[in-house]
Amino acid sequence: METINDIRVRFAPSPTGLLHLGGVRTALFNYLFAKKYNGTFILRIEDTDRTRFDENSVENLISSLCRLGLDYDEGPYKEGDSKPYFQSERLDMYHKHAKQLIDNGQAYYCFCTKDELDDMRKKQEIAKETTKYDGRCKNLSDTEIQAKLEAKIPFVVRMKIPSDTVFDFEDLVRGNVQIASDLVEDQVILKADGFPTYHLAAVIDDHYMRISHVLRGEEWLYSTPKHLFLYQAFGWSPPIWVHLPLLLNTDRSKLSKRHGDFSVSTYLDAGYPKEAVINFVALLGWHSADDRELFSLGELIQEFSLERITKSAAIFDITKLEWMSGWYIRSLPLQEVAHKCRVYFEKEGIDIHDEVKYLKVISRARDQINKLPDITLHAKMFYTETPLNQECSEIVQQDISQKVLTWFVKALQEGEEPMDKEAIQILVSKCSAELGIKGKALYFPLRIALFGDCHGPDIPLLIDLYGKQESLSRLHKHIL
RNA sequence: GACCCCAUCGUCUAGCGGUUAGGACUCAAGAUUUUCAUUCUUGCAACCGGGGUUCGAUUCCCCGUGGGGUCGCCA
Repeated sequence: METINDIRVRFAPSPTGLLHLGGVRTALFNYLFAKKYNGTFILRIEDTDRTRFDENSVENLISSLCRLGLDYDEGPYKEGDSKPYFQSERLDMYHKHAKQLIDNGQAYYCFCTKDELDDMRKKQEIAKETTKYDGRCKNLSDTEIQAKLEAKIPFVVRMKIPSDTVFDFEDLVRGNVQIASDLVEDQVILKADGFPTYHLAAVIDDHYMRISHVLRGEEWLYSTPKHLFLYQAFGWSPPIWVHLPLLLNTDRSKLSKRHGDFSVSTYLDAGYPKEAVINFVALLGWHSADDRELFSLGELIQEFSLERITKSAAIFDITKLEWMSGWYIRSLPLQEVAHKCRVYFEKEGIDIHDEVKYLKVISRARDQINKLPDITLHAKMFYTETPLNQECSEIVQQDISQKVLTWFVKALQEGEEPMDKEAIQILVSKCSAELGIKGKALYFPLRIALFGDCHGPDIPLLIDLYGKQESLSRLHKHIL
């Protein structure tokens, strides 16, 4: 494992909803980068918006990461030298730093009301100007400020962005980025309810948590000057910026909960293996140097590099996830898949205590599914005999079919045990030769009797799977 | 609207001046000498448009077009 000096990254979601695929991608890239360089992956909960806070989503965030196997090194409910990891528990620190900025003249009190601000923006829009706080509270006198504070007029604190400068920074994905300070507004850093905004909290936390690289969604790119301003104001050195391209809906809009349910837990619950979800998400905005696309988490850690992150946004299209999911179901160890499928059989009340048979069933049925829960759809006929449809019923009643069935029952009874697939195949050939029947006329009646359908596994597999007794019993039932 | 970013098959993408523009998913056909599924093979399918620069542009530059992001006391 390589080591560049002390890589520390964080995934810092706000608990306002379920963890969605975009968030997983951000978390995954942070995780991969940290693990590749033997660094630290931190989870921080940005719960500074009390109006949108949702208790369940904290639980969902953590459990989703856990289910995906993206374990964090520091974070909620874990020890770490930069705790606490909930921003709501770090308010003192934010207040202290906001005060420092005010004292240094780099931030100021603002007493504007929501109505005033709305009005201001409306006028700017009409005048076709960029909507931006006009700084009307920037130059209040000390006495004015004191009076308003004493009168308990609600206030916020805004950063005092200098005019006529250019914020210039390097982004590992975007390259050199320059943004004129005139475009950056005096962003609120402390809200009227005493909570910090993202900008203040994230900068302070990233600093004290010694974050070396900030990997976050591209929607943050234009906030970066505000963060840079804060770093400068505090005299801190900023982290290395890595803004990830956005994930889009099929209609090219930004991936969001409004456009359907993209929460990982939903996909996991639906039975897409975590390996598939991770592999698939990794390929959204990142690609290895060669043509390889199938990677385990460990292999991703090996191969991942920031340099190969794409610039353009990616559309999330479930088709490839479906395929990849099927691929993993077929490629994961049989025992593991069998184990994961157990619950679905139990739900349907199917008795799978015969382990040898169960593994054979899974081995065949896994070929036909892309999602775990679909397994029973393709497996229950191995356990229960379902009524035949019209077509099959007619086929099995034909004289020629009856001849095959009768011959086979006799041969099977007389056959020596144990009968492996090869022996059964020989029996099938013998049947064909002796009766002069071949092709569908031979296979369909047998398969219908054994499996309940003319389409399905080949005969040796079927008989091997059931064993002699059950095979005989099934065949018998269709002899008139 | 203002500012900025992005642009290769339908989708995810490789490509970093000279390639028959490659891979994967999807779709189609064929093979695996019964079917279904798996697997394998083959095929269909792309450089947004226009100008430059250059001996030569998918690649570099400009303009246009399209898409996206930002413009909150949300993150």
